[in-house]
Order: sequence, then C-alpha cells, then structure tokens
Amino acid sequence: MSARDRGQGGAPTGRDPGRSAPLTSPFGGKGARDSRTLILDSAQRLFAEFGYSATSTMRIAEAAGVTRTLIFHYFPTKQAILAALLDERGLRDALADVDVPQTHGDLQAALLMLAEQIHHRLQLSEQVLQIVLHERSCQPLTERPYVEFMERLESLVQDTVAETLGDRTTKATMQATASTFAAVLLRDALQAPLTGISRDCEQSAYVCACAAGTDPSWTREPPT
Amino acid sequence: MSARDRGQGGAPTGRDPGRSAPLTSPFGGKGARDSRTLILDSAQRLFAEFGYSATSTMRIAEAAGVTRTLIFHYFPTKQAILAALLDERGLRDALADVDVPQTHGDLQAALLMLAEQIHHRLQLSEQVLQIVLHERSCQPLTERPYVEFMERLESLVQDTVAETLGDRTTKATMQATASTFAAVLLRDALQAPLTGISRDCEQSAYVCACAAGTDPSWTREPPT
DNA sequence: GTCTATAGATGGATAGAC
DNA sequence: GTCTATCCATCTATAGAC
Repeated sequence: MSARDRGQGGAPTGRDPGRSAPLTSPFGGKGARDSRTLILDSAQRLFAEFGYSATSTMRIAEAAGVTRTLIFHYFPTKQAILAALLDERGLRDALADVDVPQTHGDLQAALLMLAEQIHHRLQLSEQVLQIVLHERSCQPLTERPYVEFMERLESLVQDTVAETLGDRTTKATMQATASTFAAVLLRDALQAPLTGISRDCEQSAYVCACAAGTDPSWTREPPT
Repeated sequence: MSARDRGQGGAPTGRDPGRSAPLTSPFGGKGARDSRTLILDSAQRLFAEFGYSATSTMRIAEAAGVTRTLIFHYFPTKQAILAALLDERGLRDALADVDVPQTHGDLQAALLMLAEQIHHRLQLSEQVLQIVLHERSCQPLTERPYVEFMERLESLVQDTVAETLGDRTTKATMQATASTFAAVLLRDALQAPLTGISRDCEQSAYVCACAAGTDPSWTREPPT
C-alpha cells in the first residue's frame, strides 16, 4: 500500500510497466522477447511490494499488459517466475565488482567508501533485494541468495578492514569491527529506498574507526 | 441445492453469555480448551513460518484442530486474526519492562546486560517478532508495530549509553554509539532463534565501548 | 506468439441446526 | 460454542483456436 514503486524499470522498452500494453515490437522484429521481459518486470515490482504469495499471476499479467496464459507459456509455474528473477537479476552479480577501498590506514574513510559503493550497487537491484529479504525462510528459492548476500556483505567489510588496518591491530579487533559495520550495512539495506550514505552509516564508520584505532591495552580484549 | 429446506425449527439457543465454563476436556484430547486461543496459537506459528498470505484459514483450522467456520465465528475476517495477534500478543509489552543497566561507566558490560534482557524478552515473543519483521511493508497492520519496535530498541540503547557515560563524552559520540549497537541488536533479532547473547553482540559491545571511551580529540569528530 | 475459454482446486465467508 | 453444508470469488494451470 505504501508507495514504493519508484524507478528500476530495467526494461529496455522504457515503458512504465503499469498498463497500456505495448503490443508492437519496438525494433520492428518479432515482439516475442519483450513480453517475457515485461512479465519479469511486473513480477519483480509486485513481488517486492506485496510479497510473492500475495501476488497472483493475474495481477502480474495485468501489470505487464499481457494475458495470464502468456505467463504460463514462458514459465511453467509461478515459482519459475521467481526462480528466473533470482537467476537472471539476482544479487550475485550486484556486489561482484565492488572494489576494496585503499585509504592507507583511514578506516572511517574506507568504510564510507565501501558503503557508498554497496549502496550504489544495491540501488540497481533494490526490488530483487527486497524480495530476497522478505521471502527468505518462507520461499526456499530465496534462502541461498539471502545467505550468499550476507556472506558477501560480511566478506567485503572484512577485506576492507584488513586492507586498511593491515597488521596495525589485533585480528580480534578487526573481526569485531567488521562484524559491527556489516550489521549497520544490513540495516541500511533493510530500509529501502537506498539513497546514498545514511547518517547511521557515517556514525558507525566513526565508531568502528575509533575502536580499531584504540590500543587494545587501553581496555579489555575484544571477544574472540 | 436440495437438502436445504428440511427442518424448520427455529431454535432460539438462548445461552448464558457469560463464559463461566472452563470447558476443559477431562481427557486432554482436542477437547475444548479455549478454541480461540488454539486458533491464535496456530495462526501465530503458521504466519511466522510461512507468512501471512501463504497461510490459509484451512491450515490454521487443521493445525488448531477445529473447523474453518469456527475461525470465522471468533474473527470476522482473516485479517482480524492478525490484528488480534498483534494486539494481544504484540511487541509493545515485550520490551516494556526492560531495565536500563547500571554499571557506573562500564559501557561494554552495560550493553551486554541490555542485550541479554532484550534477547530474553524477545524469545517469548519470537514468532510475533518474526511476523512483524516479515510482513512489514506488505501487511499494513504490521507497519506500526514494526516502527514502534524499532523506536523502542533504539530508545533503550540510547538510554543505556546516556546512563552509563553520562557527561563523560560528547552527545554526538553517544548518539553514534547507540545507533551502531542498535543495528547489531536488530541483526540478532532478524536471525531467529534467539539463544542468548550472540558473538556478534559481544564483539560490537566491545567496539562501542572502545569508541565511546576514546577521547574525541584523538581523531575527527563523529558525524552529527 | 498470442489469444479465448475453461478446467480443477482452493480461497474466504455465511446460514442455520444442535 | 461447535458443527454441517453451501456460496461465490479467485487462483493456478491446461487445451486448443488463430
């Protein structure tokens, strides 16, 4: 009910996947391949907004401007639509080309640069991200994408911390710092839409930098 | 359509509206323990596991050992079941009686004590918590409980930081610390089941304590 | 490739007997 | 308070014409 249908059309047709079916092929050839894309576009948007179970194939067809039977021509079942969505527009590639920032010791800056990259990437996969986070543990298909996403997120933060701090602090401190910042990134991802660096992210980057820069002898050791 | 006008007896069925009878079965079978409670129990469990939309009233009835029509005797609609669940077993009371820890300056210990309390409370409302976190932004009914839960979580952390650190650090540092630890608590809550203090929680408590104990002049100021 | 028509099942919800 | 029987809407999926 909340208006979250912004952006991310992704369709080469450039049409709002709402209504008014473009029955004509944009490139003069057979307009076959476009219907499948339109169906996936609509399913992606509706699944993200209302959830998988609450979205019927009828609504997908209406939003895509095609008939229901055409959906079952391209996808054997409704689950296959979700599977295709996760397979073709999944999160696996979204965070694939993130660079580990090089700041020569400035952890706060490094974490912010990392967060900026991640936010930018996730904006392009915002709807799929919402689907995965929502349907995890209910739809078995989304379970592995969710786990892989979380592992990738943690891995990126750990690499960033290790690259930035090197051997200037203990391994336990690096692990604690990375775990903490990953939690903040997850919270940001949960609260769509992702519009750049959040205030929470900035503050936590500062907190992590302070903790990592602290001499471990200053207080007790971090839990291992 | 035939066996419809069989009998005509207009049974008044004037019963005492007071529910004085406990209706407990002497053999403990399905018997008549409060059916309404059984329905709510089943709905709570199924909603948490499969989601609201994917759970039909038929499955709720089967799990509760009653007929589907009995559900509609107690609840006018399926949504009303969810509403009753949120109203009678909601998260509002779950975190109501959490004490702000008193550690006289030990932030790491204070955050851990707070986390322990929160985990313990949320264990008792684990299924409702899953429902709220899962259905938020899809089911309008869960939107407010979700927001209130998040605000309560943040508020508790802020109070704990303020109580522990007092005026020994800047307001900006306290805010940054609280925001960071709240994110870790949220991640823990997302990953049910909640079995006591997580390793992430311990590590982040250390990180927050280090950052809060750091002299602000040591590095740049935290974002405000 | 796309449509019309429909099957087959299940969904939520109601009426009324006991 | 609980059940039997039923209605109507909607859902997934299939068959077959063009």
